[in-house]
Parts: sequence; C-alpha cells; structure tokens
Amino acid sequence: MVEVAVLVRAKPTARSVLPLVELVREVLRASLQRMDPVLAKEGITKGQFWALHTVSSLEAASLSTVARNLGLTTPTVCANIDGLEAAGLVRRARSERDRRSVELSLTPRGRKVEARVWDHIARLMTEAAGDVSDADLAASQRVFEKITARLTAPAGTRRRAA
Amino acid sequence: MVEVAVLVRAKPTARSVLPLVELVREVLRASLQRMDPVLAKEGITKGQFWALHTVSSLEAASLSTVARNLGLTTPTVCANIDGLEAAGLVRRARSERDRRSVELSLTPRGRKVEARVWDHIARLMTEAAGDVSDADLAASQRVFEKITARLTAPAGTRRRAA
DNA sequence: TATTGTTATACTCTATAACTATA
DNA sequence: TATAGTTATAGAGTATAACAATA
Repeated sequence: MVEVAVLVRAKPTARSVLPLVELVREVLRASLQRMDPVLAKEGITKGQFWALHTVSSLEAASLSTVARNLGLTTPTVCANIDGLEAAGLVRRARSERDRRSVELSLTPRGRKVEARVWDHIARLMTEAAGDVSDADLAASQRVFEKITARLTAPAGTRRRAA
Repeated sequence: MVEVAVLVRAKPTARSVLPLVELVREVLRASLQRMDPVLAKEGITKGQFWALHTVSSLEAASLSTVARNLGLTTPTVCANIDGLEAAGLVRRARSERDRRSVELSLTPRGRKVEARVWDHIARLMTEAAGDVSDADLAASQRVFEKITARLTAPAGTRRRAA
C-alpha cells in the first residue's frame, strides 16, 4: 500500500487553483488592513500611495503612464494626484515637448513619504513571510508573473480555443 | 570566477518579497476586472458575490459568521445580504435557538448563481495558470497560507521583538 | 481626428456610530 | 451588560461621459 506520485510539470486544475484564489484575497485584505494606520499617519490614502509609488518608480511619469501602469483610468489617477499635489508630495509640470502632457515628479517630502511607507510594507511582508523558504517565494513569484502576463495580455494576443 | 550559491531554507529578505507584493496587487486587479462583466450579467456586485460564496460554504451561516469569515464588519455584510435577499438569492430566517441571530441560506437561484460565477473564476484562473507547474502552485499555496496565518494572528499571539 | 488631462457624476466598498431586540 | 443585527452616514475607489487644449 505504498503510493509514490512523481508529477513533473503537471497542469493545474481548478481544484489546485481555487484555494489559492481565496488565500490571495485574504492576504490582500489583511495586509491592506494592517497598512491603514500607517497611511493614515502619513495623511494619504491607499490609492494615493500607489500613485505616489508609481510616479516614484517611473522614469518620466505623465498622468496617463501612471494610469496605464496601475491599470486605472485617467480620471481616477487625476483625483489621486490632486490630493498628492495639495499635500505637497507631487509636482505637476506641463511638458515642453507636448503641451497636452503633464510631467509628474515627487517633491522631497513626497520622496520621504514614499520611502517610509514602502519600507513599512517591506517590513510587514518580510515578517509575515518569515517561515517561508526562498525557494517557495521564488516559485510564488514565477506563478504570479505568469498569471499577470496571461491576464493582462491584450485580447488579440490570446489564443482562441481550438 | 565561479560562484555557486546553495541556499536551503534561506530567510526571505525585503528584496525577495517586494516584487511579489506588486505582482499580487496586479493579479487581483486584473482578475477583478475580468470578472466584472460576469458579475454584471448575474446582476450582483463583487461584495455580494463574496457574501454569497461564504454563505454557500459555511455550514450554518449567520450574519456575524459571514462577516468574520470575510474579515468585514457586520454593517457591510448586512448591506450585501440586503441586496442578495432582494434579488431572491439568499433567505434570512430568525434563529429559533437565539432569536437575535439570523440564519442565512441560499435559495435555489442563489445556488445556481454562486456555482456559475465560482465556476467562471475557476476557469479564468486555471487558464491563467496554464503554464504553471503543480509544484510551483503548491509552493504558492504554502506561501500564502503562512502569510495569512501570520497576518491574521490575533495581536496577543504575535511574538514581541526580543 | 486623436490624445492628454480634467470635471461632473454615480455606484460600490467599507467603516464608525447609534439604535433595537434579545441574551 | 453583552451580543446580533440593523440603519444612518460618510469617505475612499472606481468608472463613464463630456469637455478643453493640443497634436
């Protein structure tokens, strides 16, 4: 009565994916909840933080590049930037090359806020993943990279069912 | 100039966790976006679906057990159940044992809607994870189980820094 | 005409506070 | 007193539609 299963590159089934769906939802909910007091202390909202973080990580950030990077519409990002600008964390400047476009940049205070919050996220998640092996973590990253690629591929790129 | 790194159960560092944070955010955003038309067709919202799904998976579902399971407050869940009841997908019944409590159950239509949507999620995610090995998927599940456990542990349970 | 940004508006998600009924 | 549920209210997140300025 000994069973040895050697599965190499077995294809995922619904049974294997669905538990992960619920776990991911839960992790996201719990971590956002943990971040709330941190963001409140900095006086910004979640949406504003992601906008701030994206402006920070892009070379040249315009409103539409930020929106594209976050997968949001421009009105949504525009509102977030409004708040960040009012709080003195982001600057808007009309582009010289294309006067329709707005170049976004962080103020010194914006840089500090972004660094503090991102650092807090890093510490929170690193602690939460304390027991996890680097190998499992790398595997997770591979999984989410592939899923992201599949989910965000433009409609025309997707293979139609044979 | 040959470097061989053999890391067994190396502890995760911020460097290894942060990319995953952004990927998870992106996967969640993209999959919710994909689900929107499906939910719209069924005439329910995301929040209502999670409430429906939770009522469906719990043995005995009261408003507060559903709220606890979803990590939400009772007013939030109450509002979602209002909508589901109005749509004829969920029934409310005062408990006989404890007349403060409300027993929630799915109507036949509710069961069908829940099954259809959950099935759609399963297909969407299984397709999206098509290239992923079962081993990597299992690793991801381990990672998210551990992170969930750490993030949702009650405050008193957490070890304080030495 | 097409694109960038903006304003106006509406709906959903979520929480806190205050209340009712029951334990 | 404490708990289950509800109502009222408000803030945040998001989208669509309509518009101005520029390309």
